This record gives sequence, structure tokens and C-alpha cells, in this order.
Amino acid sequence: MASEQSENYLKNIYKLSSGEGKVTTSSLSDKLQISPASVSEMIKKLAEEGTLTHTPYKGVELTDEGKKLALRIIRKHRLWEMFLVEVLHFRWDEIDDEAERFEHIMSDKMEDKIDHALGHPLIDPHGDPIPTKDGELKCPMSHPMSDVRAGSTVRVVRVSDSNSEMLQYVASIGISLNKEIHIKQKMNFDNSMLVKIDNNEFNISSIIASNIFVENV
Amino acid sequence: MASEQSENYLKNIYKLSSGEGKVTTSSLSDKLQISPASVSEMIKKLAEEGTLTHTPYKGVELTDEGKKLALRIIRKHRLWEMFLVEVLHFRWDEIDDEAERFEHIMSDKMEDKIDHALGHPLIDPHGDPIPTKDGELKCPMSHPMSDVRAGSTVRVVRVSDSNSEMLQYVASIGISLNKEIHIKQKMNFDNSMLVKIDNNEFNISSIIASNIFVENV
DNA sequence: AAATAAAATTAGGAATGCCTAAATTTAACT
DNA sequence: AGTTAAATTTAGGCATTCCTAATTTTATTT
Ligand SMILES: [Mn+2]
Ligand SMILES: [Mn+2]
Ligand SMILES: [Mn+2]
Ligand SMILES: [Mn+2]
Repeated sequence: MASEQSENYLKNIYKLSSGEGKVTTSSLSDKLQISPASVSEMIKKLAEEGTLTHTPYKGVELTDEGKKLALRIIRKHRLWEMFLVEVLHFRWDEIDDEAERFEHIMSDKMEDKIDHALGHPLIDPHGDPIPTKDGELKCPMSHPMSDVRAGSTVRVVRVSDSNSEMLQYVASIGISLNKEIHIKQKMNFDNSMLVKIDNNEFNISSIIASNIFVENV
Repeated sequence: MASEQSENYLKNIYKLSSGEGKVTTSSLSDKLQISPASVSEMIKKLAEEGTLTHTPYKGVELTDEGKKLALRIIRKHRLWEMFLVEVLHFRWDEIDDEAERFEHIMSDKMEDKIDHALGHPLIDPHGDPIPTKDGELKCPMSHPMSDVRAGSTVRVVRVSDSNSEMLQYVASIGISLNKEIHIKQKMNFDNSMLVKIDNNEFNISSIIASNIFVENV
């Protein structure tokens, strides 16, 4: 049985590698807020357990078993986020911390019950795809709103869940999944954009725009 | 902040003392399935933290702060059990293990959301009272079915949640909360009882009968 | 009151998983 | 190519929380 912390390592290695390729000690250290020395030690243990391969000084890569475990944690995390929003009426900016702990203690039985209660959802409240039980993960095509040309209208399909304050802010100006946004103008001096949402106009910084993923409409 | 395991100690000390009085090292050791030596060590730490008082070789007693913490864990445990049954349709014999882990990671915000979603329930699926947020716990009057005289009819108000197999068995013969049971006969040679439930007759061992709590009807 | 049994505590040690500081390896720059 | 800087790993420690074995205290019997 993988410990709670092992599961966090595996999940974050998967995320940093986007499913494929090597991940460095320092990027993991940054993401987990754990010293590089401690990360290096844990990596050694995970390599012994067979969930990843380690090329010293070069980085780590998940084995098939490690990938499967990582996707299972991600599935539990996202199902739980969905449940918090749909059933307990949490806001999308309140759920990541709760799911971060719960993903590790959710039994397989509970995973099934929640999946069923929600009607087998395909995405979580931030638009992130929910892996299937056997580790399939389809990433829907989308691009950051910061890349969209002025004049076009787009639909929100995903918002990065990395920052709760940002989620709360974009919700407050009317942004939610599937919302249509019209890009009126792009400012050259700071790459911010002037957008129209529900007939209200807002200026959105390039950083925020790069956290909102859209498809053409 | 109390660790997960500290919380288990406090909760079980509370339960063993029924709210008041001293608890011995060995009874805790039995209940938690942890060696007496380890229990003795942990007790020393909890005494330093101020959640209990320890009289060496005599036993421990929760302080007011320890009692408050214990009741809060019990509240979270029972609310979560209720939620598992009412919302996710778990059976009453499947929920204790899940709640045992979840009681420690449930945030106060989530405690409130669940309490609200359930309409502020007063008892859990086994009939155990749910403490209020500020530590009030009313124990409804009831007595074990093993004490009931032959010929009387009683209503089930609580079933001990200590054994999952027993819970599953008593459910299979039709016993649930509020069910009426008629005591037809008490066997002297083994103290078992012949009872009538929904027009079916069953022989119930004295041990099982002592785990079912009833009120007169 | 002394011997024995039971309960509780202390001693010494193991596994996890974190840290800082030191050493090593790799990468980048004259 | 040689020096410096950055990334990584190793060394040595610490906090938790468990264990078994040994010791101490309390309770029970003769
Ligand atoms: Mn986590
Ligand atoms: Mn999410
Ligand atoms: Mn517990
Ligand atoms: Mn219960």
C-alpha cells in the first residue's frame, strides 16, 4: 500500500510530466513545497517500490504501475471535487484543499458510489477531465484565452485550479464553465485583454487570461 | 493541532469513560489494538498537551478541552455515517470504517455543510446521538433488549455499531431503527429469546440481544 | 507479611518523512 | 579547457508513533 505522501508524489510527478517524460527533483520540490533533499530521498524509495524509474541527476519517470496509481488519485480528487460542488454546494474555489486530503482516504467502494451518484461525470468543476477507472484520460482540445485574437468569441471549457483567489475573482466577474466570452481588444503594452461577459466589459490581465482555457464558438 | 492518532485516543477515552471518570491503560490498549507500552507513551504526550490528566498507575481522565475535542470528533464521525447512508446509500454495516478515517480530515466548513444537507439530524444510522457543535450530548433513555420481559413489545432505538457482521445479520432478519419487536419467550438455558419481527419468528442470542437497545411501546 | 500475579511504565530500537549543511555532479560561461 | 554556478544527492539529525523486552508499581493470595 502506498502511503498518503507517496500518492502525492506520484500524482504530482504525473501532472508535471503531463503523462509522459522526465520530471526533475527541483520542479517536484517547488510543487510539493518540500526541500530538494527530501524529494531526492523519497524518489529513491518510490524507485525501490517500482512506481517510477530514477536516472540520478537526470530525473524520474513513472512506470506503468506508477501512472496507473497517479491517475487513480487524480480520478478520486476530481470526483470528490465534483461531489463537493454538486451535492454539498461548495464553490469551485473552496474545494481543492478538501479534495487534496480526501483523495487519499476515499475507498474504491466510495469512488464507485460517488461516480454513480453524479451520473459518471466526464469533467470536474474546473473543466479538468476525470480519468476512467482503468486509467484512460482524454484531454479535450482547448487553448489559453491569452492566445485568442481580438474580435473572436469563445466558450470557457476549463479554468486552472492552481489558485483559489484567481478562481474566486473570475467567478465574481461572471466567468464559469461554458460561458461565452467576446474578446473586444488586446492591449499591447501589457498583453491584457478587454472582454465582454454577459454584456459587462472587463479588463483581464494576461496572466489570468492564460489560466482560462477556451474553444472557438 | 491534534494529530489524527491523538484524536483517536481522545475519542476512545471519552467512549470508555462514558463521558466521566478514569480510563485504564489496558482498556485503551484493548480498544485501540495498540500495545500498552505505546498507549502509556501517548498518554504522557496528551497530558503535556493538556487534553487529559494522568495519575500514574491509576488511569487518565479527559480535561474539559479534551472532552470538547472528543465530542467534536464523535460529531463528525456520526454526521459522516449519516451522510453515507442517506446520500450515498451505504448500508449501516459498511460505514464505520469509512467514518473512522474521515472524522479526522473533515473540515469545520464541511461539518456544517453536511449537517445542513441532512437537516440537522439528532441521531446517526445506528441510533447513537450526534453531539451538538458546542459539545452537548443527550443520551436517550433505552435498555438492552436482553433485559426485556417475555410478553412485551418494544421499539428499536439503537443498535451497537461495534461489530459489522452483527449489524448485517440483524438487518437481514428485519431489524432496523424504530422497528417493533415482540418478545415471545425467554429461554432459560442460554438466555436467548424468541422474538417476532414483521410476523416472522427468530431466536436471538443473549449477546445479540444485549447489543440491541429498545424502549417500551 | 511475603510471595505471586497483573498492570503500567521505561528502555532501547525501528520505520516514515521531514530538515539543514556538506559533498558531488552537471551545466554554463569566459 | 578551466572556473563558477546550479542542481542533485548524501550525511547526520529530529519528530512521530509504533514495537518488544525489562523494570517498577499495585493488587491478590497464601
Ligand atoms: Mn493529496
Ligand atoms: Mn479541479
Ligand atoms: Mn478515527
Ligand atoms: Mn454509528
